[in-house]
Amino acid sequence: MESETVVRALGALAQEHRLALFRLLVQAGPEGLAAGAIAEALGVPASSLSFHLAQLTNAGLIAQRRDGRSLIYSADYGAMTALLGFLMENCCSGAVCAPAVPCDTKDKTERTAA
Amino acid sequence: MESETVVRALGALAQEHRLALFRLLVQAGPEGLAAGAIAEALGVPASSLSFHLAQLTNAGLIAQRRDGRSLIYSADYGAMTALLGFLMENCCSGAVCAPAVPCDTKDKTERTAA
DNA sequence: AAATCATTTCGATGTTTGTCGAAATATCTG
DNA sequence: CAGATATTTCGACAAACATCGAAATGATTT
Repeated sequence: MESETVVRALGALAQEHRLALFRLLVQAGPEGLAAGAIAEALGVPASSLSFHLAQLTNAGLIAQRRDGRSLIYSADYGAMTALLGFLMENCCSGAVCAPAVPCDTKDKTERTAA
Repeated sequence: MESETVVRALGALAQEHRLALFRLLVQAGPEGLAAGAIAEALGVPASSLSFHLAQLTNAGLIAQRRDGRSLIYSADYGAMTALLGFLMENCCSGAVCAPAVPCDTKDKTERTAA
């Protein structure tokens, strides 16, 4: 992962509304959520939300697809995995930073590769 | 970890110079590096660097200590661990985002807790 | 095609960031 | 204390960011 990509991804997440937005999409799963639903959930005016959605999209963290007149946004898990991978590899002293992530995760098979 | 703290940490890392700076400090280890050495390594004028050091310090990602007339900066691994922990817990769909971090790390004892 | 619904784009505006030289502060040395 | 060294603070300025209503675009329904 290029460091410029990392900077953009970090920048996209470095904002209250957008962090909440991304968390919401992650929670929503691959199905995603319509822009309107997100706006309501976050209590942000439509035009403001649109700006933030664009930032996240531009950073490659979320994907957009159309369903009827709604635009559905969903988190790009691959991008997030790549970002975390970069941080753990480059911004940690070996295993020192690795948080308490249990290694006995049941299904380690499914892993949306970057 | 409060989401506001996360936003500040992400914002601090979301800049080419600062990301490079933090990586440099991580690589340097607990010993840290003097501001002057960092400025030279990054090729950034002293006053600009000072600004970036302040941002990272403010975000709690690095620590400062004085040694003679030099100010030594070092990475705060605990903060980074906390940040990664937050991201993995809140911005990932369970284990989906967990990057390929080998579970057979020799010394899983030493872990600078947040 | 007209009305309607969902969302984005466009202005305008205030705030924050990034940059860097010059001046100020802190520490050591003689 | 005077001089040298290491770093920060100040001031000024351009660029990017965040916000939000109003207008424009895209898609559906009748």
